[in-house]
Amino acid sequence: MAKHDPDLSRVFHALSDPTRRAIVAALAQRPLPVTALARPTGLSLPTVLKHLACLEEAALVVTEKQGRTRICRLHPAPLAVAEGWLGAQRTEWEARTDRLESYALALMKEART
Amino acid sequence: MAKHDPDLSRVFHALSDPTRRAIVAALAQRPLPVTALARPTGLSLPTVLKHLACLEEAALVVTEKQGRTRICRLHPAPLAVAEGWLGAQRTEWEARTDRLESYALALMKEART
DNA sequence: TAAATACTTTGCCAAATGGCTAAGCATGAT
DNA sequence: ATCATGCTTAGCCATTTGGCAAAGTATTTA
Repeated sequence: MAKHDPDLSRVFHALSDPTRRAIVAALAQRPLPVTALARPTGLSLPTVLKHLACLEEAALVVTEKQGRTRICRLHPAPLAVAEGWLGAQRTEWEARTDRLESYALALMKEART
Repeated sequence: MAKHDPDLSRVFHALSDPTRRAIVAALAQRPLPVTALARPTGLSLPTVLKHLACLEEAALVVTEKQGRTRICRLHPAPLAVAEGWLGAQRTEWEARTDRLESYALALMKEART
């Protein structure tokens, strides 16, 4: 039952923090260097770097050093994976409610005879 | 920028643990009492109850006491909210790559004249 | 009424998380 | 060569997390 899926765990964990979600949202618009990401958060640079490391471990962000600045880009594939998992659960749930509904309809039809 | 969205934080955090995802997946099939959820995890009951509390705080699960057993059901709305957030980020990212592509195409066309 | 079942509460623990400051290193500008 | 910029590393701290065992409460069931 409990298939340990380290990827999903890392992605969901990365997205569970508002600072990291803000970083993802910013990088969805355009690549940015670390300092530009840090400024609007009001957090210290080392703190933001830790958040970035967390996002990189989840493969949500890739970075590349250019001279003395590090450019960060969004890597959207894990977003799609997470989205797929969520959709699958919703689909399962909806399939069950559909089965319940048709069962209820069948009962009503039978009661009418 | 960093709109602290406690709902999303709680939902993503709840889903960041494999045990809790397994619980969600099980409840997507059908409602279950606590012990039935605990059995396949191999974890102690108090531990599973803590996971359930976490899922309830995220509004992913609702429970109802029937006699001495507590029935747990999936509440799929937060799944849809999380899915929506993920989709929005992907959409933003795709919009940007589309803009880049048409810009590149325009450059190529101009170069040809 | 007594025993089994199904949680529930309490208290404990090690490890991870999210934050900081201070000090270091590498590169671009003067 | 010097200085400012932009990251990096190292260490510290309080809180949270995920796990457990033990003991309690509330409902069946016998």
